[in-house]
Amino acid sequence: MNLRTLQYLVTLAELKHFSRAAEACFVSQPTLSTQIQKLEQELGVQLLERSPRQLMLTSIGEDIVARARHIIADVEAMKQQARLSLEPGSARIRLGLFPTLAPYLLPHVVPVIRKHYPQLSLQLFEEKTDDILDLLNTGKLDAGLLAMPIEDQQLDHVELFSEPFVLVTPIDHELADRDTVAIADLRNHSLLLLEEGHCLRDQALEVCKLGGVTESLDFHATSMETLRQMVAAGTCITLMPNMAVMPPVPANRDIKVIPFADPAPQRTIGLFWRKSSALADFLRELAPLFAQLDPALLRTT
Amino acid sequence: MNLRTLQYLVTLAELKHFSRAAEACFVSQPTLSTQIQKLEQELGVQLLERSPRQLMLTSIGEDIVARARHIIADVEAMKQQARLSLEPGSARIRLGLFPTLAPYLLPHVVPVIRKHYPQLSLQLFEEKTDDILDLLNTGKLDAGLLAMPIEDQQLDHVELFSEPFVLVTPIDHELADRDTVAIADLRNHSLLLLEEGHCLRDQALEVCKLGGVTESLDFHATSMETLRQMVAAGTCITLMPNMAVMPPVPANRDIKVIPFADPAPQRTIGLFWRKSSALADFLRELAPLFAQLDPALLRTT
DNA sequence: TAAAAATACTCCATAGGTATTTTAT
DNA sequence: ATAAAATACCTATGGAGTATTTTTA
Repeated sequence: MNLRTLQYLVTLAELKHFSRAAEACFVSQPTLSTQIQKLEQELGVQLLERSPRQLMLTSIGEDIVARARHIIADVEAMKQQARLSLEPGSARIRLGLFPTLAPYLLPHVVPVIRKHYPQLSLQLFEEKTDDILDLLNTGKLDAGLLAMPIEDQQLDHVELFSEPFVLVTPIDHELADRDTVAIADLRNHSLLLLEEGHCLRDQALEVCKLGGVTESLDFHATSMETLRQMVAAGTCITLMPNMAVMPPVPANRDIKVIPFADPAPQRTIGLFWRKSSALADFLRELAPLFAQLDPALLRTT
Repeated sequence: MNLRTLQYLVTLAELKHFSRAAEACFVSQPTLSTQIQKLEQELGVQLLERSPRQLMLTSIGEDIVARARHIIADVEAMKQQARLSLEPGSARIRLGLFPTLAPYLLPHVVPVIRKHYPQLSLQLFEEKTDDILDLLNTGKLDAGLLAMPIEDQQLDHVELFSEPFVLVTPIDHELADRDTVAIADLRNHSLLLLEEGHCLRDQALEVCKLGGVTESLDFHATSMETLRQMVAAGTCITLMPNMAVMPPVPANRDIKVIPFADPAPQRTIGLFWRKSSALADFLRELAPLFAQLDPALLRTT
């Protein structure tokens, strides 16, 4: 069975004439004849009724031709899809972002990417860091925005930007009227963190290790918005990445946001992809767009 | 472009390993390698991410493989139709049934089909609904008996029959001496269900949604016979399709079967096949035989 | 007898095989 | 060091060519 032979059959069914069909297929009449015969042998059925004056399809021949047309059309569609995928910037990128980054970064970078690559299909997946790494390595994601450093031999990356942390306190907290704080100021305050598995939790713990801060053991928030509400309602403080407290995130009057004095603790975001990814070159080219952020977003005031 | 090469690609996509795929295709590894490379050249796209430890499909590769599968299935259907035109009724039908239907329905319908089409080769596959749908769409099954409704553009179907559910309780259960029950009677009773993935579980949950019944969270049965034993041994109740409690299924003295008062909850079974299947016409003709059941089997008493 | 398809045969492009090298872990 | 894929190179199947014969309105 051979696609070319199916094309011969379809042409023959249209022209009802071996010689003219052969001409239309740019082969000799004997070539087309023998291939059609072999097809009939392989299928074990007679497709044509031959007579010198008139060529006719058998009943089963009609069915087979209809199927052959369909198959040929599908093959053409397949080639077409391959061609379309070559259009520059028409790639489909499945991008993973961790939950404490996605909703705050995306409003700033998606429009930029849209503008540069209008054809690009960007599929976004909000997952925890470890899940993103799994999905990357199993090929279910093409790229991930992750907090550095990441140790993974399979992956390549570029560094994008560093985002400072800010301190978030209830409005009536004893630190609430400070213009800036230092990590050492957090000592003996009770810190509210995200539940296990969020990398922001690990990042915050990393910072706090330096300051000897104790974690509030009673509550673990499951999302940054919950965390924000819990700080507003209670007596605990927390760390947040700067973008989570900047516009377009709506301000909350029950919390106070306080920048750290230099050098502020920060997290560094990178774009990661499999070294072997077909999109590797394109991703490296795309990466700077993720860092095209208003500098104000990365500056505390 | 060559159908054999498409088959190589599909096998490679399944096994994710050149050498093993080559073996499965009965060719040498270099042969398969070079053909895949030529295919990539012809299509002008990279289909695979190659690394010595893990082989992955690119995004466009996934799409092409899906199309290749479809094309190969259509070619097979074409060959099958040719065979079928020689002697209708001698077809080989690979039929999928879900596990809570197969053992109870088959004893009734297989003899009927045997009688009408002695030449027919009926290959039966007991799989969960979702797997049957996959196998249908990848051409590994020709038809499936499934609970309706099923939303699938690729598939055609005919409705066969509706089977009432019955309540099954331990012999000493407070509901055990009732002649009939209503769904509302189940409220506040603890219901034992099959594990996730069985469509009977979803059907039962659908029924229970109406009655505000709580599921027993401690145990999930893995088969209908286990379920039967667990009800007999414990205090939980469950729903079963009527045929699972009718002869030739042996009666169990430790359980009580109680019909629902009209209108009894029920599930509707249909026969499904690919619209493009060569067997489509024959299956439509065959379908009524699956519904030639003793009316007593579909009636609760 | 004339048009059209089938047959006979020759050729060569390419799928496929074996042996070997390259690659990445 | 090892497993896996790529490469090199040779073989042979089968698609395609030309020349010719067969068939039947």
